[in-house]
Amino acid sequence: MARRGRRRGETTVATVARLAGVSAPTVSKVLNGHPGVAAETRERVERVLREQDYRRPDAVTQAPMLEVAFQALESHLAIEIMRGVAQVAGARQLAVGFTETASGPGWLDQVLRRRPVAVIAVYGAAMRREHARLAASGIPLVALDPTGEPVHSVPSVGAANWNGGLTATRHLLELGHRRIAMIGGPPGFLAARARLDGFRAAMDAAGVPVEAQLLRSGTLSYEDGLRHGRDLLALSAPPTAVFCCNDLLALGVYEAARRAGRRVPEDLSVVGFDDLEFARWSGPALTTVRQPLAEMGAAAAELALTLAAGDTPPRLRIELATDLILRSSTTSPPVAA
Amino acid sequence: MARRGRRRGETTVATVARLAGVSAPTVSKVLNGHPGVAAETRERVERVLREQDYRRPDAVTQAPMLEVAFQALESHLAIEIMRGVAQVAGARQLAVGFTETASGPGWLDQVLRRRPVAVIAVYGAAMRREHARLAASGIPLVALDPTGEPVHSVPSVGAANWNGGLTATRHLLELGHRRIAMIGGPPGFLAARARLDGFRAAMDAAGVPVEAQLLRSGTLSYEDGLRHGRDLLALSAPPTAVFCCNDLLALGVYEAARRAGRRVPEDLSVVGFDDLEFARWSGPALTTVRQPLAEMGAAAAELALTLAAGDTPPRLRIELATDLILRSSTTSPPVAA
DNA sequence: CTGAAAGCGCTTACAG
DNA sequence: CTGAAAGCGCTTACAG
Repeated sequence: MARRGRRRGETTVATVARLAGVSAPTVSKVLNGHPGVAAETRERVERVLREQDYRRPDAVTQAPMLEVAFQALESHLAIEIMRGVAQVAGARQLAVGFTETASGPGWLDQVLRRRPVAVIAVYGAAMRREHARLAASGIPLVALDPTGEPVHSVPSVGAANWNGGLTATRHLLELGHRRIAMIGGPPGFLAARARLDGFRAAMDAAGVPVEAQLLRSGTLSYEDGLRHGRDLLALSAPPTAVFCCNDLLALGVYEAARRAGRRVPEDLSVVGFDDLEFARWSGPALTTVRQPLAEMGAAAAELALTLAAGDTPPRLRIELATDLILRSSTTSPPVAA
Repeated sequence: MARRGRRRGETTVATVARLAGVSAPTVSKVLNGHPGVAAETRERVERVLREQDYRRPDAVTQAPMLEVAFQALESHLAIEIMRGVAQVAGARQLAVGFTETASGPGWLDQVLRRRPVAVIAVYGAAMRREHARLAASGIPLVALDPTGEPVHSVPSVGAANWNGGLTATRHLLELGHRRIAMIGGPPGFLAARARLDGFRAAMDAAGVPVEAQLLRSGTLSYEDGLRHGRDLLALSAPPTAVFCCNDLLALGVYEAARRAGRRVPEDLSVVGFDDLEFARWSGPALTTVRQPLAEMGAAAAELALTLAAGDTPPRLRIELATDLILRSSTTSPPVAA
């Protein structure tokens, strides 16, 4: 009988080898991502493995899992993304595991040992090399990049950042603002760049010039929001509105306004980006561009599972819409301006 | 070579057989609980298995994991707790999996199939029955109960809620407040009850009577903070300070004060509980009782792993200290009061 | 790149 | 109750 609890009729390496017209060792190599198998042969074997729904004998007891890799858990976005992933995974009886990639270079070895059906990397956490190693093990990788850095050839999920920047800025323009500042993110983050470009596009379309001194950038933190907010309000001709690249920056600007004795929104309108939960609890409630993080997590999970099942998804890049959420931090500019 | 990734020096059935002075098939029977082995032989084999720390080959490939069960991921506490758990788990090369128990009664079956080394249940998520099933599978359970409901006989980690309530209230009394309101949590949550008792103890010790109309309770939500805050401020003799059972309630009180045209802290001092990240980003920055959630997660993980290793922990209930974090939402009461 | 041969760890069926 | 023998599923080392 079988070595372990292999059940009646389950596919073995020998069966797969016979059906694929190769030997058992070749199947073994494909299974373990070892080199020395012709691409064509590998494909044929992989197809049979899928068709026969081959499982390793030890995989029978191990519940299938989906792995989510975060760069660091400090992210305020993490919990909402996890919620979306957990929802899709739960519906399919799938466990969810997670890893911090910042914990060291060994994270991938651990993930590989766990043999997840797929890996979702948040924040461009997984780079080219990781992708290659996962691919070698037949584990699909999906990038979820709320802060950008899409890696080509890796399926990914993101948000409509450019549109969000455009919509937020149009909203301020429609309220009558002309002196609009933007606090952007680090230049390396493509998503931040897209939001900035959306801002510029709206300003250009309205024929409103962008003053260099009203354009700032830094890390996406409360502290930088406070710093830039203070500097902007200290200008001889301060802005009447600020569009911030994320909600944390916006809260920093709130504090800068408070310290400078300016009221939000009467003296200064503020728009954020993300719509984290605390945005609606801030005082005043923050008008912001909602990034549907839970939906993004769910979409990434769906995409990952489609790939894990060996199916070809309709598209390899999914971009979800952003929405402007109107709350109480924006109004028309003071008449004096 | 080895069938799978068995590493050099790892104990095999053959080694155990030799050391126990029996044959491999006998060891196999012991491992799988099959009949037909003399009690004495079985014991000898089991001792060697333990001494040699024998692992099945598939247990080697399956990375050991620690499971965290949340009632729901909506919790703002979740991410900080996870961070603490992940830190301890990461240091020991352990994977972390997580489940939402609110997703349905089947969550335990899934967890059992995954065979975690231990389960940490947050929020009293795991009840008596779950505990019994886990115990039957030899999987230790640790309860992490920031909102209370400790289940006796289940090892648990919590925070010094009573002390936190006492310290927060003393702080307000020392500032000169006498008309101090408290917005408590649901009566079922023992942690909320402990905070309320700490409040009462401080008031009693100071000889300050607690007015019934200044004592409120509800869900631990922004909305209830707003509602109770509005009602309190509408009293003919409103309080000069409010101690809130969590940070969300405090933010609701902020909004109520804003709407009533009262300033925090000049007209109304506010103290929260939890010290979630956004507490320091709120306007004004919130004075609150810090619950060390990451440390609680870490302590729960340590406790769980100690139990998983078969060791007896020094104590089965760990209570971590709370700290009053002074920020900008409290000051002396207005002179008129 | 491929597979026949050897071998590993474990289990089963069965003889004693 | 015990273990020699056979066998299973998989992997490795190596010859072609």
